[in-house]
Amino acid sequence: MTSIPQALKPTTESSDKLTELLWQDALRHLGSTNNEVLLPVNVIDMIGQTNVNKIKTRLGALIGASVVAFADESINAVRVMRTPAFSGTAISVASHEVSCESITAHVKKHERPSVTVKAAKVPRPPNAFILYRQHHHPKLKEAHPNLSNNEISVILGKQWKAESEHIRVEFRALADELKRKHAEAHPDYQYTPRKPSEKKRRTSSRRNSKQTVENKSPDLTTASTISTSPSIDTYGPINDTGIEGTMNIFTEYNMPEIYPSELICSDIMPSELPLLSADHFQLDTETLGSLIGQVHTDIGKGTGVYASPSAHVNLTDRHLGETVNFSEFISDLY
DNA sequence: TACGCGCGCTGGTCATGTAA
DNA sequence: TTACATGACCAGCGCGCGTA
Repeated sequence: MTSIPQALKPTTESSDKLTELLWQDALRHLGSTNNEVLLPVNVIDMIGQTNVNKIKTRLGALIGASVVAFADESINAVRVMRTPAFSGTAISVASHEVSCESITAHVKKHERPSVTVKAAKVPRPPNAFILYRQHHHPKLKEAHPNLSNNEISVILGKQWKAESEHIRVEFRALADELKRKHAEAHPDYQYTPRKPSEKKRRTSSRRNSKQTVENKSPDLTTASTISTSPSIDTYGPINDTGIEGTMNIFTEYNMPEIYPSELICSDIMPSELPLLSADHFQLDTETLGSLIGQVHTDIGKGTGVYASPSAHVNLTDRHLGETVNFSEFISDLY
């Protein structure tokens, strides 16, 4: 097991704060994620093994069951969830130690090549909106596979503006934290954007495109179109009454030098009670439907499904937890 | 008047993700 | 490579002010 370079390790205090943010966010979404917590692998690297254990322990205490963590490559995150019960022929329980090795192996399989000729470019730390987008993109994509990435950006941009101050503050805090850790990890880093003359201008200016959109459509942030619910972090299962819950792909941030393969396994620590209770956010179906329809209208790409503001949102009733392929998981273990 | 400095504004890049 | 969102941060510019 390799260890993380000391210089990249955050302070205990900051790691704890970040862990609390992660945990509190996870708690808000537990109801819609089948009691599953998703931890982006690079975030895990930042909070450290002890704090991963804390989250495991808290989740275990909360749901009253043993908890397992494993890497899910498809979402580049570690999933912390109730240890699944297997029936039938083969394996009844996955040994924790075995799973540790397999997780490590699993992640290592997908590590970058160890030989790098060029020094990796240090990316900029993400801002609050980038984190917010990163957090919501998978859910929106899952709920609406037909949405293009640009449309998702438009939707999430409007949603961000309409988002409650509480949520925005949370993401800003996390962005600040990541910025601070970025500065610690790369003390000599300096943002050096290329001059416009060094790079071809990115076609039309943002202002132009912005203006075009604003001229074409009413502001979706107005009270008439946006729910005033605490959060519209809601693209999960949907029913007749509305959309509930969310996946919890929280704040992945790529720090090039950090690989988390050894951090996701350990014995469960003594119980710690969760700090907060889970709550739920609701967004009614029509609101999201009109939001999406409005965006389609805005950018002139209306479809039969979404073009009308009153169009029905056709979402499949899927929970994230149900997408886990346990056969692959188990075959990885052995 | 000429020069240097600091401040604020503006405009541009780039951070995320992914289809086209 | 581009599009699309927001926000952080940089360079460049103009302006006002102080000093020689």
